[in-house]
Amino acid sequence: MSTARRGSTISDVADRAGVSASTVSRHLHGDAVRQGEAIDSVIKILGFRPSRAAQSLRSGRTGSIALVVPDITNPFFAAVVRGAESASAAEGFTVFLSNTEESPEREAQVIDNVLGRVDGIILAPASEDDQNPATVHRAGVPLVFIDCETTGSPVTFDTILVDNRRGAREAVEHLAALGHRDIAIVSGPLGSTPGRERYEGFMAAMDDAGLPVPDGYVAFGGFKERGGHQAMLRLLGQTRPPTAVFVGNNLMTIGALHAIHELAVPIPDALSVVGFDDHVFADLLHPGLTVVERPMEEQGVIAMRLLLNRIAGRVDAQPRRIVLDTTLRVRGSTAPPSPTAAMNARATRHA
Amino acid sequence: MSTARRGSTISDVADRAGVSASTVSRHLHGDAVRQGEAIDSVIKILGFRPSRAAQSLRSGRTGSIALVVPDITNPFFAAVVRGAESASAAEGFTVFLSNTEESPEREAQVIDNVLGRVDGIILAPASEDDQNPATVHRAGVPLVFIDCETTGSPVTFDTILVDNRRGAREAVEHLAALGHRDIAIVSGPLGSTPGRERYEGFMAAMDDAGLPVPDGYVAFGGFKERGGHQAMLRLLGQTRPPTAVFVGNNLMTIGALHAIHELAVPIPDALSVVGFDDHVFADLLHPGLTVVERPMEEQGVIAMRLLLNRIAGRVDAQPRRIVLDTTLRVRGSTAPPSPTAAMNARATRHA
DNA sequence: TAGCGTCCTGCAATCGTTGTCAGCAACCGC
DNA sequence: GCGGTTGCTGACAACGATTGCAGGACGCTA
Repeated sequence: MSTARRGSTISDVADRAGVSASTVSRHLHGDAVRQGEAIDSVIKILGFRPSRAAQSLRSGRTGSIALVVPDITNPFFAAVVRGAESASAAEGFTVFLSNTEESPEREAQVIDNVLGRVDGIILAPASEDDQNPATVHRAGVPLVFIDCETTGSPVTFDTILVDNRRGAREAVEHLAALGHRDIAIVSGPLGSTPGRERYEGFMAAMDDAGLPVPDGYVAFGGFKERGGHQAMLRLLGQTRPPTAVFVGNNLMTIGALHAIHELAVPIPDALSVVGFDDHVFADLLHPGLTVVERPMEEQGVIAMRLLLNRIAGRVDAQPRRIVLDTTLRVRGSTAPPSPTAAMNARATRHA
Repeated sequence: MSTARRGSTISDVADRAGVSASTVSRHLHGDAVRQGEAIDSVIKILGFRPSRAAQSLRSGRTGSIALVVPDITNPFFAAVVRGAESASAAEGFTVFLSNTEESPEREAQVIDNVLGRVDGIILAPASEDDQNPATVHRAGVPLVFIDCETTGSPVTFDTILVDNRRGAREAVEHLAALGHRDIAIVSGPLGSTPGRERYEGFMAAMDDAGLPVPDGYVAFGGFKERGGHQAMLRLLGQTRPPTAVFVGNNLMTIGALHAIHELAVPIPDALSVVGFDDHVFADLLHPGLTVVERPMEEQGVIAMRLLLNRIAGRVDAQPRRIVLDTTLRVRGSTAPPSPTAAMNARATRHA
């Protein structure tokens, strides 16, 4: 028993058109051929469609790109995908999206599966471990990093990210300027680039502002809604809860808001909130959500361009590292701490 | 000049392990082989990885599934993807996601590109035109519909959807029970199954309730935020604006809420709102959003099961059509019309 | 008419794997 | 000791396309 393929082959077409397979192949690729129309009509009659497998086996090209992201649910990645797709469409490449669920193991599986099916990979790694990128490199497939980097890698790849440290710093400075002194953070995992960098930016800015960060003011969530929810409950459960909080990504912010909602803590009266990444809902909330925003589709576009250049070999060996800027978008969820909250804080501090 | 492949082939491995290529192949597929460990170590040394292209050319299988959706930004589809992925992981299939941007032409491109790279396709069609499904069918690739159907198709496929008409009806009945008589709809395009069915369900329910639907109370958006925004502006621009509105999908609801926000129309005092599809933000809004909700991940799971059964030939030829139920989730965005609004309406009607 | 370039063509050799088939050894039961 | 299993093996022919090469047909110039 053999393959399940129904369709006809290029030689079927050739036979019926009275030419050789080579001629059909060339015609399909746009070369001038005398029997062009005849071939076309036979193709139509037979419903011929070239076997992708055979094509890529022979030519070594596939015409597609894999975009591997940790969480497809995250609107940030959805936007990146849109950008990448639009940038690839022009050159006739198709984008396949794969989800790793933030797990390096799933990422390994996905990459294993994707290698050999695509001409290049855009990867938003789930961790800073460089195992998986190394696999890709060994297979000789061009790779571009997005949003994350890996450490200690012997080779580096083209990378596109944002200035996470500065984004976090801006959030802190904004809150400090409003008069907050008790500022907490809901941080992503330190094993990932955005998690770590935003955490470090937060800490450095707090330090520079002369504000201490007690252990109880640091809570980790897993970049997902649920983690943000739990982290925020922990922060608000403190004997002296913070008057402001910086949340390290959009999904965690949603979870955090749910927690705040449940405990009926008024925003911004009792608590100011700054999220990371803008969201279509951010200004529908009441009050609107202050966020650190960053280019999203643009990252996808740039990543794809870098990758296509690599694939075409149009680029010098030197890998590039592109860092984009963040912007603070102030809405109603941040305000000066209320007098009572401030007094509370002072009292406790002097106790 | 030939292919860019760096890696080694199965015969390289065979040579260095002192066996034949067949033996290596068998070992890779789990058959008992005497030199197993030797082969393994050679594979490791050479970094051998079988060529997917050659494998699928030879075996006619690819081990992957395409999931083709009109809009990856829509959280509904993100959830479907998650469901499908989890259902496929068990059987060792990988899912590729492709975006058609609600355009039948892009859909045709995507399908063209995907055919021959996957063992099966789950398709949420962008329109009810059956051109693209027919292409898939002609190629002999199993296909499962999700969320939509196509009309007039000579063959039917396994299909999984929700009872859109009943969902819309429940929304109308809820609003009518609250006392609303002036109910408008922001509808998706009638060329798509969910757009059409929700529209029809709305109309039928209004008719049954004896409520007229003037032309001005029907506004179409393109299933996207922008369309919902514009449609809602149109509705609210009426001389006698509706006291309640049913919005036919989640992204349009976001746009509609933005419009309502801009015009500073109070919800639910001046306008009750029912959306379609629940959303993580729905209960963070103030007031919370009343929605028609439906199973999401579950649809992905079921679709994938149906497809895998087809692929394995484990199923009778008869295609199945599975219809899931919707549920009305009432939150604060719906309330009885305010006395003034009601009076207004009565006055106008008797004028 | 010979000589040369251009254009188009078919042949045949791949690309890397899998599956069929025959073959060889070892082992079983009688 | 002999036929009949097993258990493993290698040779070889696909799978369906692409592509280097050689060559035929044709037109042009000298």
